[in-house]
Amino acid sequence: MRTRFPPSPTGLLHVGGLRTALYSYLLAKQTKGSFLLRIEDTDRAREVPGAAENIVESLQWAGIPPDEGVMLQDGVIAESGSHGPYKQSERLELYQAYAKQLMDAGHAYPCFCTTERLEEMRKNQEALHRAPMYDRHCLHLSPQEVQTKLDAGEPHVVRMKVPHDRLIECTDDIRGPLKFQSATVDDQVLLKSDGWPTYHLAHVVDDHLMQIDLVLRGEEWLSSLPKHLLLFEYLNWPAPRYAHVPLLLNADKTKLSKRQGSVAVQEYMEKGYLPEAMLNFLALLGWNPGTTQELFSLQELIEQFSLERVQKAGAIFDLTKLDWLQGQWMRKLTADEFAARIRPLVAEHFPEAAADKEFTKKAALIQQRITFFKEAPDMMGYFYRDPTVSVKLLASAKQKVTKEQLPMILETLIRSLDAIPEKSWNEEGIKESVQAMMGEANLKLGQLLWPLRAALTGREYSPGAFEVAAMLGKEAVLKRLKGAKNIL
RNA sequence: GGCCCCAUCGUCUAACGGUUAGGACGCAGGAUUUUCAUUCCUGCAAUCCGGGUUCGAUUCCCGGUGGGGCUGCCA
Repeated sequence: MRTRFPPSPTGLLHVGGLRTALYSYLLAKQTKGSFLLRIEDTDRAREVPGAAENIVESLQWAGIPPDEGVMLQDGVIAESGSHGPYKQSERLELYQAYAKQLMDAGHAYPCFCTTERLEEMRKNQEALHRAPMYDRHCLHLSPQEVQTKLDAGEPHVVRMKVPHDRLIECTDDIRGPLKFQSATVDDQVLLKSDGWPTYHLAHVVDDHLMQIDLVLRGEEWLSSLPKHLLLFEYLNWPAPRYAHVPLLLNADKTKLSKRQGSVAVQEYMEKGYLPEAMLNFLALLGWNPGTTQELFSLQELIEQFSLERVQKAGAIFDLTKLDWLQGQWMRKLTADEFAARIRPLVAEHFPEAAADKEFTKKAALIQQRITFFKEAPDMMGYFYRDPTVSVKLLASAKQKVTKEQLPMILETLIRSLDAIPEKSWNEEGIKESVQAMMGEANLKLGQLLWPLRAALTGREYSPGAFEVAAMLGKEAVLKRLKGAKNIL
């Protein structure tokens, strides 16, 4: 199956767009077909420089690059495929030729109405509580009048002629059977006065010529569907299958907008979300597998996705589950992968991390505590620098460690740990030593471990005292304990 | 206003007419634990309303209500 994602380059790729692209990608892949990226740059006024690049890069980041169309080649944006060009601005002659064909067949007509007249007309229609629709003023022009205006070079658009007595039917792959009375469909502009096509014409021409089997797009296009169906009919082309996915919503259930949070894929990229988490999250917003599985790799999505299980109702874009998925995917990384990802970041702050043979082991200690890679340097600082500790941190009401007990506790720790032979300096050996201390000094485990861990890490939260102490080595541990004792 | 779409816990959702309406996130409590996190357990929490069809409606039909989308020479 050939599917496509056709964004217009008017801004950064939107998360809703990414979800639509993902669904299209999954369908293409599960049928061993192709996923195309076409750039719909027919609105020159709204085009944003760099937007096409951002779209391509965002898809690349997400791990769902196109097989055909506009794509990145050696890091540069390019086009590839045998159905091109893939930017609509490079296909203008095509649209103009088909517009002419439609006019010749009587399915479209030139319209010379000015914007002012159209505005006036709509105002009147609204005042009469009628649906604003083109009144066909120019359809009733005589051939001579039309020719005269054309010869005079009068600016005009091309409108499609919609019959008023048709029932247009279609079965949407998500929504099921749909019906529209053609009388309520406007004579849509197909070609603007500058000769560029509108979405409607371009969609029909391109998706036919590019041999697209399934048009997957947002629900906002549902009301334009009859226009597209009619165009396919006029052009004598088989219509593709259609599937209109429900919208992503703000918390107040309006169409997702950037007023209420981040909607650009790039923002999530920059915040440090894993593409795996983002894809997993987006897939589950509107689709469910019919099982209780929650974690899906891209491969699993390809295997299990189906339009039948896509929701009809819009879904509120609520990030709380994304954060949970982020944690899940962080923890699914192998220790080596995880270490490799954070090592450069940590090395920026602590250059010795770059060549640290123990780095992977240290990284493993924070993996189940981290949410974003960028937190790593902060979480690992005490492995490379002596921490600053305070009496306030060393004492703990919860662990029943008072300020007054601190000198005795630290003294005990120093004396006992110092007695551990170098070859027994590991988690187990340290644990045994601390347990022995409990009995001798009549202290609870927490009363020893809290000050130990605090002195070693300088932090309220961290991996466990045994792990950290073993990792740091005897010398560093004793040095830090003595340092802590000195500030009392 | 017109046309179209939609409606289950706070959120994402499951339940081919028969279930104590299930799961996940979040929240609350608990277990494990030296802290935090992880993991595990428990709890709170929903079928928009009204008719109809049926022995029986979350489910099918109709109406209402509510929400949304479109209504551009934007996409």
